[in-house]
Amino acid sequence: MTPEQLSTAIVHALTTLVGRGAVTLPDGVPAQVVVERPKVREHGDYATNLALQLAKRAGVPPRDLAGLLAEELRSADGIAEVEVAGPGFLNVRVSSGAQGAVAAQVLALGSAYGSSDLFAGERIDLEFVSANPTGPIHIGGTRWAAVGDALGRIFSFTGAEVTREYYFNDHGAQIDRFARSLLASAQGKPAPEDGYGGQYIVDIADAVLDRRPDVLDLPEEEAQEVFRAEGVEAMFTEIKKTLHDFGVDFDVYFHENHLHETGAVQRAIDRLTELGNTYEQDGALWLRTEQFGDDKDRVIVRSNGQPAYLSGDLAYYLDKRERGFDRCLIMLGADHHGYVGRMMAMCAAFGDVPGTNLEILIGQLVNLLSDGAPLRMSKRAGTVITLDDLVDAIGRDAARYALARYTSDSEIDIDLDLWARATSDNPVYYVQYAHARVSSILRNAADLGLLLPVAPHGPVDPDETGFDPSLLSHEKEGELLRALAEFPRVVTSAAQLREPHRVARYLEEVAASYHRFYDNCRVLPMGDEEAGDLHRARLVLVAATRQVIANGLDLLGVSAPERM
RNA sequence: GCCCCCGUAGCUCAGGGGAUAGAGCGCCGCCCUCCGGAGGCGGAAGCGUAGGUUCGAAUCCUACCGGGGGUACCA
Repeated sequence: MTPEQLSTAIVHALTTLVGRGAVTLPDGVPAQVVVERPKVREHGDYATNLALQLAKRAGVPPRDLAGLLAEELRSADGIAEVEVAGPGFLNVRVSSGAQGAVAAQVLALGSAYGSSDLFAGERIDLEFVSANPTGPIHIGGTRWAAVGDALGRIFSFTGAEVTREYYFNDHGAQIDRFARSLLASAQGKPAPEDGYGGQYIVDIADAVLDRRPDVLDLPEEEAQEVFRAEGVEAMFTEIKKTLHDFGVDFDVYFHENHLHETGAVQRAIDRLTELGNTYEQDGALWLRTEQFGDDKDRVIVRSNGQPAYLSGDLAYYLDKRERGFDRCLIMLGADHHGYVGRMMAMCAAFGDVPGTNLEILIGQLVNLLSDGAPLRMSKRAGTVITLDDLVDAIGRDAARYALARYTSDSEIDIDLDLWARATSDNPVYYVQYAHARVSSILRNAADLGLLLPVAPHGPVDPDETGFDPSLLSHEKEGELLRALAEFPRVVTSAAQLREPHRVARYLEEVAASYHRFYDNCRVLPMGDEEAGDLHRARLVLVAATRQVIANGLDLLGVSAPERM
């Protein structure tokens, strides 16, 4: 019995009571009841506060209502025990047969276990990383590469149609600075005061010189243009490769330049003007963002006739909406949070609903520690830690896991020494080790000729398979089963809250629960012992655990090794 | 000044109103005659402060205190 099934049973019990007239609910019976796993063992396998919540509306004291529900629920299938506790909690114990059946359900669903149709029919656009093509992907972009991709996987798993987009800012002043930096490097001069430094600048400049040996003979302006075009192209290629190696592939790489060249920017501005949301002042064109909640109005066309940066975002947003995305999510670093107000106002100015059609997630900064001390970074000096550096230091799995394991709302410290270690202090190893350990048992079982009593894929008929779920009655088996049963809820809450870290934390809990089970319950026959039903039942539980860990790691884009 | 994020165990962090606040590391003490000890068991140790809402607050609201970030006709 899963929490969802228990929830359904409780709703059913309540419905029966209402139907009998034993309880009167003016607002009707709730469709969903929250079932939680109590922290204290004595409070049962599952508990619900339903009676506490409905008491006032029903005009019945909470404990009386709980009593009625308990009586009704006791006769439901798979319920072993129901008791009223405290102010009106309902503590439920599930029969071991019903609980053990969860393992078979997991295997029946296989890699689909945990998936849902929560977001079925929704087209969601995820924009993340979008690092400027003036340098490699830095650590902030890397955080979103890991978290954004995981979020994309989670949305897909919950039924959404996901498009990953990378917005490529190949237009404007920063690109000029980039080009000047390349030119300076090629001329053997130091990086300009407002420019970019670092080995990658030298490498790209050299590469451009290889392709265009004549470039330094050109007039300064033409040379800079060559460095701009070639340099951006080279940077773009490198960024794509880096991301691909990281396991992140975007469906759309959107070029800002495209918006300017096709007149999309002008169309967006015209649209806002038609809606009466722009005005001219001091020779510039302003967007009335203040009336949509921003701190003040914003310039979208400067007095020199050049479009302001925001105008590209207007056009880009409009473009996404015209491509049919009802939900556009943008993930930004904390240094851009000041941008949220105007973006939301812009969304509203188009007549859309901020927070629904446009959602902006802000990821706080990441600090990297080595030998217990923070790494100092400087863009100009080129001592920036890049995505590639991080992967070199701790590996791809550790990098993705380390970044996806924490809520994006808070600043985090990543201790490179810790995450590079192949020991249990390292959470990703802890989880992967559990998977390897599980896989090992399954291999040994196969060597013993012990086949799983259930089909690895497809529906399971307990009568035919010989799997007796009621044999999984050990306390540690129950804990593990209940942990496995949580997975679908963890996935849906991760999707709804846009918080992939919940999946990682959950996997750590499953791994811990598995280790405790393993320590207490012998799975395979010992010595010459003959395999019995209990061995087979436990093997099903082990296989189910493997499946859940594999499914969860996949959502994070982290590998699930069978050996390590 | 204003805006956003964060203050939970010595450290790094979980805890989307619920009954005795968790995990890892570190510290103290234990557990390998067979499935991977990269594991498990026990112990000491904590919600920044003050109010408020609620039957019930680490969680929601307000103020304050600390830390980080942001506040351009730059991109």
